[in-house]
Amino acid sequence: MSEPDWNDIRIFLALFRGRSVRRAAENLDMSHSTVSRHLTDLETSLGAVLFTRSRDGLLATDMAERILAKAEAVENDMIDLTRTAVSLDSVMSGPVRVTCPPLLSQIMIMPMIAEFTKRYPDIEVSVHSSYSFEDLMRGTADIALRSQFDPNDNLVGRRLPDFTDYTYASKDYIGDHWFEGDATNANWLGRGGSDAHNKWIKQTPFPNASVRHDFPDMMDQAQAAAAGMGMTVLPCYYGDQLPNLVRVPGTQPVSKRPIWALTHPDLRTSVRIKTFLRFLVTEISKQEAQITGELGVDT
Amino acid sequence: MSEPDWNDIRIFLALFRGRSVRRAAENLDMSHSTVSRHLTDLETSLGAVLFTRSRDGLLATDMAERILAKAEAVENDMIDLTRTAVSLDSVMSGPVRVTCPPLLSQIMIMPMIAEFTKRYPDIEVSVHSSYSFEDLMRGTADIALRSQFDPNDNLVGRRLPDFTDYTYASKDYIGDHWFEGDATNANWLGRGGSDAHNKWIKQTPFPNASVRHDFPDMMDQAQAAAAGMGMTVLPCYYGDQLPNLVRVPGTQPVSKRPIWALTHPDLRTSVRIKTFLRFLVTEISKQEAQITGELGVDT
DNA sequence: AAGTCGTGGTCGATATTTGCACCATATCCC
DNA sequence: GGGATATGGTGCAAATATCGACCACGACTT
Repeated sequence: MSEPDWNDIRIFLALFRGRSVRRAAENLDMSHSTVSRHLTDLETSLGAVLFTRSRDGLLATDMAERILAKAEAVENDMIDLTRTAVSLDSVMSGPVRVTCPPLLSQIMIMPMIAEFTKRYPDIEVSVHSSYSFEDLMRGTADIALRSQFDPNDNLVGRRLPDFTDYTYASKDYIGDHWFEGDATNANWLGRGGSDAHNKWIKQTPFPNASVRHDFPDMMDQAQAAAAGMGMTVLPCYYGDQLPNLVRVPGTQPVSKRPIWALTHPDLRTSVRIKTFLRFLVTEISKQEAQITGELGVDT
Repeated sequence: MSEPDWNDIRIFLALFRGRSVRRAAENLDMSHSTVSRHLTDLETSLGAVLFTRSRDGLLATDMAERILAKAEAVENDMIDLTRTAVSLDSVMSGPVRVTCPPLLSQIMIMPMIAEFTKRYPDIEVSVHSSYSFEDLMRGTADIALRSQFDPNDNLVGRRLPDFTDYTYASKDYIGDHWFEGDATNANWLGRGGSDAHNKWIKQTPFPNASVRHDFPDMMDQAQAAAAGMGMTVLPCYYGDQLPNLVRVPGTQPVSKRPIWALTHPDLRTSVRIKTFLRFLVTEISKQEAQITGELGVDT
């Protein structure tokens, strides 16, 4: 009696074409049990039996035959609808200017932008590495990825998964400097520059280890660590994917940094900006496990 | 880009017509939050912005306007489909013969059959009160409702919610015979007939209470109890709905009896039988709370 | 006759979705 | 200015749907 679930029409079509619950389930990429349950749902809501279950698969009833044409009409209209949507959205054109911290842009954001421009070829995306909010406030950028968010700044934003940092070193380095689970004579790689006194080491698992070398750029530092020159702290979505680096055994996350995708309130209504922002958030959320470091090391 | 959820088209239409998330939600009988979430889902899966959220409700974008026609086409096809299903299924005709215990048929099953025949006017339903399986085995009945099920009998069936029995008496009777939560001088109503020695009383909360009168028919007994002549045990789906009866305070369920809807394996493929069986199971499941006595007394 | 493969159906642990109670905001009205 | 009443959005507990491992049955093969 209740209205039929429109999704069940897809299932009906798959059942009709597959002539078996299991084949239909495979085509629909579901388990055969949920397909079976949806079939009974549809049958009860229509008040009619669509298939008689027999020894080798399903046999369509008269009712199923008659409904088929209507179901295919629904399907065609849906195909039509999605096609107009995806074809028309390429009308969207114009610039989208993103600003984000350097490492983030190189490692994570660029592939996403590549995907985005493939889908919306007439949108011109530009990326500018920076840590400040000025771009956004001054109107030289539309979207900013930042790890600080002060609501007073009159910006709107969505919070993304927290970026987690771990301690990394090369496998060989750990083999040479670890003895029964303890570090012996291990060293950090210096970050130089503004943090010349290396205060950050105080918050690590090895606050008394010595500091050697000086690599302000984080990617340089990662390469140095991979080459066995010492320990370093990296976002795990980056460190985990580098082949020669491993998390230093027995250590916990060094820090968790919140990340926001921010934009100016005036731009919230822009279809172009909104589309990009939504795309970005979806893509980043897909990699939540990598970002928060939930999973162990996988190669 | 994942395929759009077909149900989201209904939501899109409701949104377009309601011009606000909350109004659409009301028409769809959902909460505004899930409508909002589904809108975002649809927009991301289409890769397009359908509405700009503004101060007073939603404003349809160009894209929404263009998609509207297609969405309405889908809707019309769906309406068409359900209409053919509902009109064609009245082609189903022939007899369905049900057998079930007397009380069940009168109190619970008859209204359902009335509903069923309204929906399928050409199906002739006949009900025969009986406790035995013979009808089913001999082929004089198609469907049996029974509280015993021996798989050896070569029958197929579905289990329904357990029927729960409670102890009932009239409000006045309890007022007269109860003192600080204890029964004083209360009596059972005799069932007579085969159970002349009233062994069933042993399993009740008042095994030593006296027995008066003699009413073999359960509906007579219920009426006698409602008139204040004593206590009796009734299925709670029946006792709870009688205006003058209440569950005797402080008592637990006296018994729980499983119920099966059974049919002969040969009949399983019959569209007519299957439709009826499915209808019955759905309707009875709706009243699960009343049958198992989960809820307190409501009038 | 026994084993294997395919069919649909069933049940319980797990994921996902939903609804609810909030929040921030904007408009209108007094 | 200060409610009062709209709007859409969000975090969390509860309801719901999903999966996957089973079962029973029938049709083949061995």
